[in-house]
Amino acid sequence: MSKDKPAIPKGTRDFNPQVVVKRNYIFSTIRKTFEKFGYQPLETPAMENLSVLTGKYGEEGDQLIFKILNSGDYLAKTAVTDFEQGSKSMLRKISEKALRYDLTVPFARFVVMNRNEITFPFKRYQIQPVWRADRPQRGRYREFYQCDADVVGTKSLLCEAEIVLMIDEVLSNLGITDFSIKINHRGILAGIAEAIGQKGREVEICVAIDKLDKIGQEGVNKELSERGVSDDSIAALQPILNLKGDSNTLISSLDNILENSAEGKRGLDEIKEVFKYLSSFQVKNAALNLDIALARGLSYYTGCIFEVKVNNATMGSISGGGRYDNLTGMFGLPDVSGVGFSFGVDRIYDVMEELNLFQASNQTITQLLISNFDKASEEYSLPLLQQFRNAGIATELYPEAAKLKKQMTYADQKKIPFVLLVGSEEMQTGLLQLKNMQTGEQMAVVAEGVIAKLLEI
RNA sequence: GUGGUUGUAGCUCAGUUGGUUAGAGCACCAGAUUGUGAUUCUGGGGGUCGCGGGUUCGAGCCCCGUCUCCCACCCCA
Repeated sequence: MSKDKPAIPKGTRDFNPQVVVKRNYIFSTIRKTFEKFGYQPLETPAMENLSVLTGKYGEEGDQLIFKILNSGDYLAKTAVTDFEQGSKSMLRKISEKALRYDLTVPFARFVVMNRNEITFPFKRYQIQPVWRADRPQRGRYREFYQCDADVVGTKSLLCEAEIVLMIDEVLSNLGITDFSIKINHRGILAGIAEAIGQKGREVEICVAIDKLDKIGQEGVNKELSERGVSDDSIAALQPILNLKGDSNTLISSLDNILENSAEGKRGLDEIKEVFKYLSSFQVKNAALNLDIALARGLSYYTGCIFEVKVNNATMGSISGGGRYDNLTGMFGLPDVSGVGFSFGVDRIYDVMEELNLFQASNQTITQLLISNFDKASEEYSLPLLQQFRNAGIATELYPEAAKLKKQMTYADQKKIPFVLLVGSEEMQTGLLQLKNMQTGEQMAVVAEGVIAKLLEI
């Protein structure tokens, strides 16, 4: 990379105005739904103490945390022995802070720190960037936004049902109609492990069967075998992985398979209750499917888990979440159950771009451009400019007397839907030429007529 | 973190076994049209070929390194 050519770090992006406008449309759609369901906004610092983050995402996760080098002489506290003992020992001496890896752990930290001020159940949403030192790919960035909504301090499964409703509402409002919400339960996974004689080893089994749709049943079996699962257990798993049908069919099949597992029965009962809650609501587009191959990576989930996939787009999951019973326990506050989920805005953006779902009307900032012919028309237009703005119409006056062609091009590129032509003739009669940039039609109206016309859109 | 791939104009890409001054489309600017964008026609500007080193009489092309992008794995939004 040449010294005089600037660049941005790997996996980060600039967002130009056209992109920000579209992203803000997504953000505001999500925010509107979160607030409609009673969630309150929260923001936490970009950086956390490293000790808050380490150990929360597993060993793999720890490596993906961006650490911040201590300020000043960061080698001051180190000794040669630290260097000899390797990165791990050295890290503690040279880094005390890190960029947040997700929004859930900082939220848990916030809840613990503010437990006396918070009224439970506490429902919060949080829309902020997070950072991961992952290797970038399509839909994977090192800096990206998460939009989390979590509720802590209640075990009610109404919260799970409402998560489904919120996902349904947000994606439907964005114009995404063909998507599936996969739901599963850690208890069901534990029960399956128990049913095939591998009680307590559900983590290994989950990691393998989570890949079912990717590597197929053969691949899963191979991986299980490599992880030391016995042939008998693998054989016992086959009919379970082969279960087909809608959620109700699956549930009744699982009723038999899990009848001897307390954990499994708990999971199944909870899933049933979520479905029961949902039967009282109208779901617009979401296809909610029980998927016993859904495991999800984050180890802190203990109850229901969710994942959302857009069916006609080439993108991984755009949303996910689940229930965690003991997240605050890591910070010394046990027995606070929580459930939450997150939208991946960057991925939703890519999906909407792929499916061509952004409407021009959502990209309009300025609604009206007043042309500028000469000094006289500029002066004549100044009171109009204020009048239109006072009426709530986003208006700008072209700041100099450029060629009309240039001003029209300007309006075209900024997707400004109306241009007002104020020349000598218009100034004499007071009848202004209002041009609709989409249709090309032009009409002569007085200033009040312009306002009326623009407000009726 | 492991393996692979890509990089030529603002964007998408051509560029022959290594051989004069590196091309196209789109975009941009100007004019045809000094009061009309998105369509048409004409003209114009813009690249030390990602960066650094090497081989060669000669490198966009070959070799090494490096950065970036993308893909698979790991994992994940």
